[in-house]
Amino acid sequence: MRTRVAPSPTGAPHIGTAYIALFNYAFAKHHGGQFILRIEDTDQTRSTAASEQAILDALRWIGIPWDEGPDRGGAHAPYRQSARTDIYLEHVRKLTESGAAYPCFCTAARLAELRRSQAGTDNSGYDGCCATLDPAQAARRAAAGEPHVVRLRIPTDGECVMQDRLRGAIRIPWHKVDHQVLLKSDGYPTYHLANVVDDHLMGISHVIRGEEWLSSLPKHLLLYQAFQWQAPEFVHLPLLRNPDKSKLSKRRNPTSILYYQRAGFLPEALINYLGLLAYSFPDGREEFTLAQLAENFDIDRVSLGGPIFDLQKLRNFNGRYLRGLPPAELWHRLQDWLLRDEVWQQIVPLAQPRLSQMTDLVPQAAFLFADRLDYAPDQLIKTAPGGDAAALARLLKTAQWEMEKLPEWDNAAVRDLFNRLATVENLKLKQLMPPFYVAVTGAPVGLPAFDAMVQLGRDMTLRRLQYALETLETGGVALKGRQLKEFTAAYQAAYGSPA
RNA sequence: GCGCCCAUCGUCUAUCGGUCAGGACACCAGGUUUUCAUCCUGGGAAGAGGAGUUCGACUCUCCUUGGGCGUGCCA
Repeated sequence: MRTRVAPSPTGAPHIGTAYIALFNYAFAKHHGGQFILRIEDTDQTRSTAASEQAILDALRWIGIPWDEGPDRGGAHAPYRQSARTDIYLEHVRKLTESGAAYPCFCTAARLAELRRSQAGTDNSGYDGCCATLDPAQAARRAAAGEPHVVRLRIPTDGECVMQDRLRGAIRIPWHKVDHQVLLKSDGYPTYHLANVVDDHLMGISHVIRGEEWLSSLPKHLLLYQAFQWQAPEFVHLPLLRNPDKSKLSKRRNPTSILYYQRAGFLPEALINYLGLLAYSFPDGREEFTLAQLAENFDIDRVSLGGPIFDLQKLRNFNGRYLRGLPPAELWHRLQDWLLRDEVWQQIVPLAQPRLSQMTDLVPQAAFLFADRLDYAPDQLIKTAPGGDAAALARLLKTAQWEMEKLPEWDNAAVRDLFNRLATVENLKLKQLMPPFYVAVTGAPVGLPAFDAMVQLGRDMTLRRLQYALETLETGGVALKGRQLKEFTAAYQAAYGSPA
């Protein structure tokens, strides 16, 4: 048995990645198999090396080990898709030669127009315009360098019958399946192609992934068939949800593993809690280790209802683990977290100019060791530039989006960000910063703002801005629904798309 | 709009045709504790609705409703 987790290195390491990894690991290890980590960086515009590193670090921190991966190699290396383009090209060639796939020369403009014309109708997806091109002629155009993609040819009628381990047989009419792009015009494969090729080549026996992939399964099955490969078994796990039941997103919840690390959660508590969502032991046991989960794991006991990620219960479990530690061990954990020399060596120089007694140090630095800060809505609102609380909410949102886009998180980057923000918003830095200062430190005065954010780290800073937005909501200032939608458009016009 | 998936306390879940529908988080009450927290005890709290199958349905089937995902040269 071989399973894998295949995260895309775009943005912060997602808690959902850990959740999927956990079940893949538990299943593989229960059966004495291997668990593989593969990086799916086929989106050249969004993938970053920093994000890949963060994913590896986060998975390592949470304690789910992989047998093969980009950092340690393995019999099926490389484990980074951007290093496997030759393999995909070769496979795409086979598909076009057999007619299972075809070149498509449609422009982005035509596709956009097509989508517009389909709005509100029963139809969606590519209209098959290039599917009927003469293969020889199309091949000549492609060879001549005409920009094109390669699409998967879908049967025109009948239905696809697929098997999901947890749901049984699922039927989807073929005419509802899109002629998926397999090879982009930049020469990189899409997820669908790379994923199938790699899963086969890497000997993956069970594909355990999020439910969001269920509707693409027909395409994947068709690819296995076109290559004449034995398809693996598929297991679609329920998606983690926000309290409002929508797919877990950073809009309403912290989704970065780095946030949980910084906020003082223990990896074993996080794993335990994640395992509790969608899985239950036959004996009703709720506290368990990764090894115990793997030992007892029975994939057929996975439940299908989309579980709401409940921070309250996570906190409760984290508390149990924390309180159960021998004091000496707890002290080690606290040191691993933030109570170590190198952290204080950064903080002390920042606090020094503001000291009159040594007792001033810890209170001034306390915000660095907290999660949610306690301040009243008014404390924040009174710092709003021009006294406009609604505008302040938009400012906080803008800052969040801009922070997410930052390639580096250091003093210069943060300073540049706020200077840019001040310029675009036509504010003096002095007017702009006070509310951010309250949001980040919970007080109107203290350590320098940019240093405070750098010390706090990006994920916790982002979280603090979120808390500020929530505080504004309790103060009657909400940025959501239609207003948020309109503001998002305005933001994009002024700053470009969010990350 | 269309396709697919899902449906037990507020939340996470147990139950695989016969249970007073169990546990955990949260909440409420009481107790232990110099405070607080911990801890202990107790309490309220659920099978979305409607048909069917069956001696008997939370459990099987169908419909309705609700929720989710998908509908990208993103994964």
